[in-house]
Amino acid sequence: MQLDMNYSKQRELILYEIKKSKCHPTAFEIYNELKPGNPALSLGTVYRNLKLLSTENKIIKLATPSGPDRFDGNTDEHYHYYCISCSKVCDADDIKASDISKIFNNPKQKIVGYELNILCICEECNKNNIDVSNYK
Amino acid sequence: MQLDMNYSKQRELILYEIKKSKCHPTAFEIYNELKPGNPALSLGTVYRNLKLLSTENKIIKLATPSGPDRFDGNTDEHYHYYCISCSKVCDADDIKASDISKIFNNPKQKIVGYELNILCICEECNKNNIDVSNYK
DNA sequence: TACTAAAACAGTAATTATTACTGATTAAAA
DNA sequence: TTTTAATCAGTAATAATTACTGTTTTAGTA
Repeated sequence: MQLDMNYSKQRELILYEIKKSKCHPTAFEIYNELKPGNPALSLGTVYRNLKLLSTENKIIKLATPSGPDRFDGNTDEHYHYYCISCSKVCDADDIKASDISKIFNNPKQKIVGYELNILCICEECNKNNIDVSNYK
Repeated sequence: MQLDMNYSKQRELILYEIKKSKCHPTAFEIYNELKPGNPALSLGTVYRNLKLLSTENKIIKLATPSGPDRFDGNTDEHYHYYCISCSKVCDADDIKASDISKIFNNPKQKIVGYELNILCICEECNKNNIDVSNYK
């Protein structure tokens, strides 16, 4: 895997782990996933690299309604379903950036992208008949 | 102002402050605003009431790409401009919820709302010719 | 390949944001 | 009123993240 930035074993491992994952992991989840195979790995290294990798646009840091930051290895602009019951984050592959941008008419600001979280009750939580009267 | 929930002087003050504000303040900003006129007010009280008020849908907690949680006294569904340079949050009064919902075709999830942050360079930062090559 | 400088590392300390706890006060209900 | 429940201020604790330090690794160069 090309880094296009200074190389380190840890950086490569972390990037690979995020790219592989489909569940938008937190820093701590990435650390826990890699630690068994890399006992010397430190949590600070994970945080430092996540910050560097997202500054370099190799990964995306996601804003979610609650909980710690999450990271996404898919840097194509795309959006997310966020379950307000279990906090699970899923890709919204059915919406395109062009769908979003066409609803705008020349704002004064210079737009660089969109972050869209579609708040939902996921299929699983819906099956379990979660009471969400206090959420919405 | 009607609370529709247990009353306390502090709760009323905090709700009023958020409703009045247009800049989506953080807990600490609200605390600093109210403290001079209410020297006994405690930061924990601000946090506790913000949580209660948003659970009761009297205010909205905003997910922003970085920094502490922000709060919005406008509970009508609406969206936000987020300046990636100065982190300022502004209302996007030019987009309606119906504009967003019409781009979907029957997802499996039960949708309860949308959170849209329009990442931008705000007018002011744009004037100042901020270098954003590292953001996007 | 060896030498040097810069970058990154692990481990730990510090900081920031938020929540929980405790005994005193205030609001609501009987 | 009296009693009960909720809220408060103040403080302690926790969670998430960043900064610091001395050591190791990487990158550039001779």
